Amino acid sequence: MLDIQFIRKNAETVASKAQQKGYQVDIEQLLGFDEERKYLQAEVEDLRQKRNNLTKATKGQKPSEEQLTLGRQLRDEINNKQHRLEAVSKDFDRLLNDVPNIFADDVPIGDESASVEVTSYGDKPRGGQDHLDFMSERDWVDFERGAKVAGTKFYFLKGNGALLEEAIKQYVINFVINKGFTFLTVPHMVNLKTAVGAGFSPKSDKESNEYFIENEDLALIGTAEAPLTGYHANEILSEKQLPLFYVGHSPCYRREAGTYGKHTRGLFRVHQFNKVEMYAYTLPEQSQEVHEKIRSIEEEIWQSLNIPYRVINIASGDLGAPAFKKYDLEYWSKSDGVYRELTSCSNCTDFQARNLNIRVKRADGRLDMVHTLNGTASALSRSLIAIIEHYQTDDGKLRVPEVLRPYLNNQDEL
RNA sequence: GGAGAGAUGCAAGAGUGGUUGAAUUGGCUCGUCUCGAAAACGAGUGUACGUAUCAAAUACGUACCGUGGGUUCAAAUCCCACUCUCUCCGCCA
Repeated sequence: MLDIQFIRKNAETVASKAQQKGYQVDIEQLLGFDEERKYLQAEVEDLRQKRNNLTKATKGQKPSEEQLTLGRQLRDEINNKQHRLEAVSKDFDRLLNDVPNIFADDVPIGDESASVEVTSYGDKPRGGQDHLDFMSERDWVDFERGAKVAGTKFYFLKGNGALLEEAIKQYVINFVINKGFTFLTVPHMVNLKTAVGAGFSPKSDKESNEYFIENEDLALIGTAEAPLTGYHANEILSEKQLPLFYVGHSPCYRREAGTYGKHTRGLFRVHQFNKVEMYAYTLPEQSQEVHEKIRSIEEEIWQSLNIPYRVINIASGDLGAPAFKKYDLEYWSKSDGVYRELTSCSNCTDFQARNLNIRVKRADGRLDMVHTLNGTASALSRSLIAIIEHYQTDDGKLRVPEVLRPYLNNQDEL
């Protein structure tokens, strides 16, 4: 969430940025609730002060009948006002939580089509076999049996398909560790407070991409970003510790309901995939620099695998609620002749941190919200697609990218 | 899943209804002493919101002793539910 004090001072900016993100929020109504809440709170506090004074006056001795009567009167008044305060606070919180993060000045304004290419790498070759055909022919992937045991868009990776995924995973984890990130495995479920705090839709939201566990306060994670955000919840970090760099590996579970019209062939959009995710906690003044660093690590990874790509600066209308700025790295699909999303990195500034109360104590003793950032190192299923499209040989083999060979018994072909 | 014990500030740990935001010890910060350090001594050491006041510093008020509710004129303290931790039993990779 945003800081209410920030909203009070920048109401117009917040309202217009929310609109440009495509969110419907009534800032005026929010500020109205804010005023009412403050007024009621002052009244309640005033009554409590009276009650406390009365209590102090009675000290060790038994209160008089008059004091008891006054006390009862105060109790009832406090309860009464308190209930009204709670009702208003609830409305206030609901609206406040609906306000999305503002976005950076250099974010293009508009819908998806307004996103701007920042840089690109490699040529745009065409041809070769589609990843699903290539993998199915070699029995590297089995969607039919995936459907048999779970449902549509579930799959088994098999033999070299599974081994190749494992190799990419190992390579990428090591790559990121060498950049100074600490490797973590994470809980594959999080409680709703964590899920919502990280910016994932609440259970009540029918559009939610999350799987919820029946009768439990738990959701399957859609990304390791959720547990990595919650990792430092309710903590006060020291200035010296920051920035903190984590890399998590986990399966990602997504309902993907209503994704009609989106590219869903093969492994591109599935209900479960593995992902290596970078995550950073930074001082406020560091986050933009760290965002560029995370983006450059993503670029280095895909350059080292020699996959052609472009990086786009995502337009306002396509940013999620928590994101201040987001880059997507899109690989060039050799078989389809289009760019498709491969990784994504976002600077969420203090939006997630405020939800989960993650602060830093500065050298002068003041407290600030930290900034949080996330970036995909490798979504394994999509990484498989990119590599299979670009490393097919004319005689129907898969040439193993050089950097992956140490993780595949030094084979040069599969 | 069953039985029991517990959750208090940075940490350990006291506190079983009323000057308790909270004893004590340790840690940490600052100061005195010292050529310097140690020791000793002295002082300080939470967060949120609101008001004074536009901001900071400060002062005052309110809230916070796992979470949520309840009893009471008054709750860290009594009652209920939940969460988590530990021990034992069962089950289990």
